Amino acid sequence: MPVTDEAIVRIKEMILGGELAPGARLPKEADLAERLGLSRNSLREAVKALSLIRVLDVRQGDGTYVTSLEPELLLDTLAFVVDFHRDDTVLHFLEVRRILEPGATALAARAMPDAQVAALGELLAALPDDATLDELLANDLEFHRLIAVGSGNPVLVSLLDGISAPTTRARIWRGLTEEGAVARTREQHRAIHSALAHRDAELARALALVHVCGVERWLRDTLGDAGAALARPAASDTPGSAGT
Amino acid sequence: MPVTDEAIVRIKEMILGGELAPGARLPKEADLAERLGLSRNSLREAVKALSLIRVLDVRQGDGTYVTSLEPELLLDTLAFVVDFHRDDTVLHFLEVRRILEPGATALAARAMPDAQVAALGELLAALPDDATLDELLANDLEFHRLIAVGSGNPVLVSLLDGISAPTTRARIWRGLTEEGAVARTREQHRAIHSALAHRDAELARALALVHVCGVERWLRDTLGDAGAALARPAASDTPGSAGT
DNA sequence: GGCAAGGAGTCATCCGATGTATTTCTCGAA
DNA sequence: TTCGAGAAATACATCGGATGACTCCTTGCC
Repeated sequence: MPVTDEAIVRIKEMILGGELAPGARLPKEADLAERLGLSRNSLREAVKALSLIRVLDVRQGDGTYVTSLEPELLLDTLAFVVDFHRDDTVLHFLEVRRILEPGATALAARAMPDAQVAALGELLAALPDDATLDELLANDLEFHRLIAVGSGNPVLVSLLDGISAPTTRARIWRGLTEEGAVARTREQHRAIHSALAHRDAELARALALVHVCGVERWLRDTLGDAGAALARPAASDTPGSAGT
Repeated sequence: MPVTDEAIVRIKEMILGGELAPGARLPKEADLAERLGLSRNSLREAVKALSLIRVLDVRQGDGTYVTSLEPELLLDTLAFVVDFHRDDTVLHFLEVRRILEPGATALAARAMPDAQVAALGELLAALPDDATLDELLANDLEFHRLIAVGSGNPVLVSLLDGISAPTTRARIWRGLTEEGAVARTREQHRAIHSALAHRDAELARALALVHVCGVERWLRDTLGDAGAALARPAASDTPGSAGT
């Protein structure tokens, strides 16, 4: 194993072993390099890699620190990785969102504090009727993010945030090509908020499913058979799935 | 922005822009460094970072290549990141799994090819009655992974694989401390397999939920009130949740 | 045709030097 | 005493070059 990879493992172990607590400062490059038995250059490669995934935070002129390691930090990494996936996997991400979003919404119906539910309503009300596409997108993302936060589960927030990025582009297309989509989306948002306000978890779950499926259906139709086939290649030999 | 970070962005753009297709080979370090206008050392830091998240694949003596960028590669990265989270967030991961696992199982009930369902049954049958804890764990992980694969959604496979890692440890504890857990788990596995074989999606979904909740309930009880409070901090000001 | 030695190409690692940002300390003015 | 400018210390940022190790391909022998 290359010394750099070993350094990554060593640093990871130092963190998991408690030697380096979240927020702790690492020894300076020269010292840590000597301790791990490699050169500064190689150590820097390891630190850079751990820095990209938000495990370490390097500050020039100051020092290198362990981040808080909170689940929210998982977000940026996931989003970064997801960015690399091609458009032909959007349906797979959407399918996962179709599972997560209703679950998160149902949790929010039970756990979301009243103040946050109110804030959610204000967010919807703040959107002007003649909003631009960018405003619509931003409002939509924030709406779903608030619901995820309302679930009280930071891991859920991070995952949904991460996998929502690819579907965002899909929604951009939708806004550009389908006239009634904007009004329908706003209506669905209001309905979800209402269900949350009434603490109706089952209704909220169903509405969220309908909401996500709207995008999915549209996208599936748009991509055509090729897209549908891509969405579930493993099922190619399943009886009955070929008749589409 | 540091030159290294800029190099990461540039390389990312080269990939997203199609200049570097999946599997493509990058120019050699010296050339690429010159082209991006930085030193080899700095470039190597960027490459190392992208290598850690499985975007690039560096082979000594050969060259540096773009990986296939398939969703499966998201797996390793997610698992690596998840490793850094403390035990006090296990319940959050478990809660997400409680959402994803039933969804994946329901999908598998419809999409899983017959051959894979059969293989799933053989996996369960292959587990000896006097299996060691390690064997139980491996069999359990493989069981759930096969179901995820059966869903036909590689993104789902990766996510479930990634978030299952932390709960694995929890199941280890369970196996060590609770006598009846092993037999119960095997029984539940058989029931899930049966539901899949009968293509009963709703039953499969319910059984998966029961299965995951078994672990969750046990873990929640074990961790005690402290753990329960940690599981949903955002709800601390929700009426009724303070009565502990 | 098979195989092993040799050479070219490429990454791995190190060293030492210099540039730059941040923090801290010093010291004089108000 | 308080405060701010500037110097000093500290730590990361970046560079160029040198050497080693590994892979792959060519070449020539058997």
